[in-house]
Amino acid sequence: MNTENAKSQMRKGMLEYCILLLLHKGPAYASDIIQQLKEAQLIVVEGTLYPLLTRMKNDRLLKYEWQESTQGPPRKYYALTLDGEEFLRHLDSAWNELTNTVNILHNGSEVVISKE
Amino acid sequence: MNTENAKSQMRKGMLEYCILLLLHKGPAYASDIIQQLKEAQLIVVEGTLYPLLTRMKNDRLLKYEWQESTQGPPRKYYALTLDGEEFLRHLDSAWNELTNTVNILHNGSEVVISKE
DNA sequence: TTTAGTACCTTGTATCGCAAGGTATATTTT
DNA sequence: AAAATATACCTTGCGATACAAGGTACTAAA
Repeated sequence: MNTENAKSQMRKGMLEYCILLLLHKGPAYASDIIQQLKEAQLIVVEGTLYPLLTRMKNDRLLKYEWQESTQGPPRKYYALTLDGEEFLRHLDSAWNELTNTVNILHNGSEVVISKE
Repeated sequence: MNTENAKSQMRKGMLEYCILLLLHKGPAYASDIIQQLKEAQLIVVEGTLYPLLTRMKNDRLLKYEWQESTQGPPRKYYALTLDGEEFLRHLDSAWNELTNTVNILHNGSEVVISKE
């Protein structure tokens, strides 16, 4: 049994949430997104990201604008739509439910999350 | 865009983790598992669970014993193997990484999780 | 004998992550 | 100017999984 596959499966659906979280802070283009996710310790490759962005755009969660670059081809800057913002709130709930589920299964005791 | 599908996708891979967490506390059979997951606010149906249990058994993460029931057909009680316990620890790490990623994307800071 | 309840299992579909490709534009090097 | 490099976008095919919608087998009650 393969740990990498398990981690990959865990990512399913999470990636959509993470991208919404990220774009909630401001527009970004694909390489931006990959870089920022990497900094948040989530490795994503192009073959995963591009179809996902296209799907989210078709579902009206995202919109984009072309922007010129000083070095290289133009970039597609993605941003959340109003639908995207609303959907993000739904996924926030879903995520909270999921963490709560894991905490209950883990030990049934409360877990305190504190920022540093 | 469909919230239910998104939640379903979020569950992918998580279910395996949740079942390992649950069986870590003691053996259970399928209906048991569904019931306990429901109490932890995770809805799972038979068509999802049975193939998953079979797969985890084939991967040597789980073993089972038949046990007579006083009312109805015999039950398959599943329990973790040593491999399953080890794999659970890997998934604990993966889960912690994932929660950390979401927290970073949420507010830009790492978090400390402390049990009470 | 029939019905209801419990438990186990299978098939087909939709979706997603990913590896491994490919295309197009701009800049630098030769 | 031509070739090479870098950057950015995109597609195809595959493997894995959740789920709906079926089905089978055993037991007990009506």
